[in-house]
Amino acid sequence: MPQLNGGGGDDLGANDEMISFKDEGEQEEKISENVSAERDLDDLKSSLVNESENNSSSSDSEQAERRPQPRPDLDSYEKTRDYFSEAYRRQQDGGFFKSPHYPGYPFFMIPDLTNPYLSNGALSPSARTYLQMKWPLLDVPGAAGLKDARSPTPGHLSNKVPVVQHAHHVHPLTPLITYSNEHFSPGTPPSHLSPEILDPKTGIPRTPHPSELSPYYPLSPGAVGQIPHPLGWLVPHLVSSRFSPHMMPHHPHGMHQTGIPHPAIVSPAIKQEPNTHDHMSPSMHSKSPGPAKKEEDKKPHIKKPLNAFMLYMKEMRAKVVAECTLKESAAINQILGRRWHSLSREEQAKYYELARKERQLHSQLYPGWSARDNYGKRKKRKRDNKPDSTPEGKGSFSLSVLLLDLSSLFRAERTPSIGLCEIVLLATLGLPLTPSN
DNA sequence: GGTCCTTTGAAGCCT
DNA sequence: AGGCTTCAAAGGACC
Repeated sequence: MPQLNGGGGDDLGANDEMISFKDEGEQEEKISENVSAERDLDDLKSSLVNESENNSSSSDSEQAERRPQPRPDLDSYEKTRDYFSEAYRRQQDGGFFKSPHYPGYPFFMIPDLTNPYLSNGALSPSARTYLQMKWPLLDVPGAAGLKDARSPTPGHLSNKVPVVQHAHHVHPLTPLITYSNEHFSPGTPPSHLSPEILDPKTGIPRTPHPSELSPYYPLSPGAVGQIPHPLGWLVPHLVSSRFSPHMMPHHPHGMHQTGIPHPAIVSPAIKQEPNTHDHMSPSMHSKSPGPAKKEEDKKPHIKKPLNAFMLYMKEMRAKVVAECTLKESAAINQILGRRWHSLSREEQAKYYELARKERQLHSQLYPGWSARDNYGKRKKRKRDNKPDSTPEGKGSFSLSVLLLDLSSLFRAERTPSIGLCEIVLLATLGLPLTPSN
């Protein structure tokens, strides 16, 4: 794993984060050579942002309806994570990130995308350009030769380019530090999360030393017990942080010492007899192969902590699903993947920070756990077969995702009432897709 | 019922 | 050290 700091703290993804940002920035610079086009870009962005904000707020309320209210007996890691994310999101909505970027469309050189169809129902040239650039495998008539204008780069490839950090910008995670004021009594931000803790080399927040961490988690006495703190199941543990986590007794089968089953533990073995010794590290188990295997089978499955993108997906999936009628996760994930890349540095930083905390908590709860513990738990997946790159297969799948994108785009611009179903229906019938529809 | 699909990131494994 | 693989979430599709 890449370590920026060399010693002590884990930077936890900051490196990749920087690299990704650089790549995005460079590409946008190339796009923005033309000043007037830049102006158009800004106009389009701002309009999209406004609409996006509106959509976000509405879908937020919808989400709030769907989302079960946090309860004191919160007993699942999933809920904990959701709540954690929600606290961050609310903090964001309430303050620092006043202008969330429109989350999805890096290709802004489309002056008339608000109506990509001509009067006869055919795609306008710029819309064709857009489609061809975004979906090279799609057969978009009239778009030949335009592909190289800017082709989307897979994220894992874009991460190879180094980046220069802004050294003097406000700590991007500042609004996240105190979670939500709705839930926590206001106070001085913990020192370990203040800007001074930025990595001097990279300007990226570094992982605080455990000794720096402890003041952060204990809540105000009044807050604890009243609200389901996202880390509520952890608080007693951390309050007694003068003791090493290693010294704390282990609680079998995901049952945290608070009596709350820990969410990261998912196992059918949970109903089996308690495993009184350390359930994390295989190296600590019996040396005899037979019983060791049995022991391993009994071990509760401790899941990996979620990374930044996974946290982002968890939070945004509902929104995307609400925007589009499709529920197919593969398609949704494609959209979320592109939106992830179009997020601003600050917005991504939120999730990197969330993920960093997740890993911190996870490592504190399961000091002996290693990702290798979960290796081989799933059936091996075949990675070699990629014959799906045929124009038909890939194109048809991409088309559905494209439609989702267009659906969002139309909503954001001129046709808030039109949805994916309508677009699909119109496309199927060969009818022109106009705001009047 | 199990696996695949699809995404990104973290971490382990292998050369 | 660098590249490759696995797993994390999600839910429909498929066998």
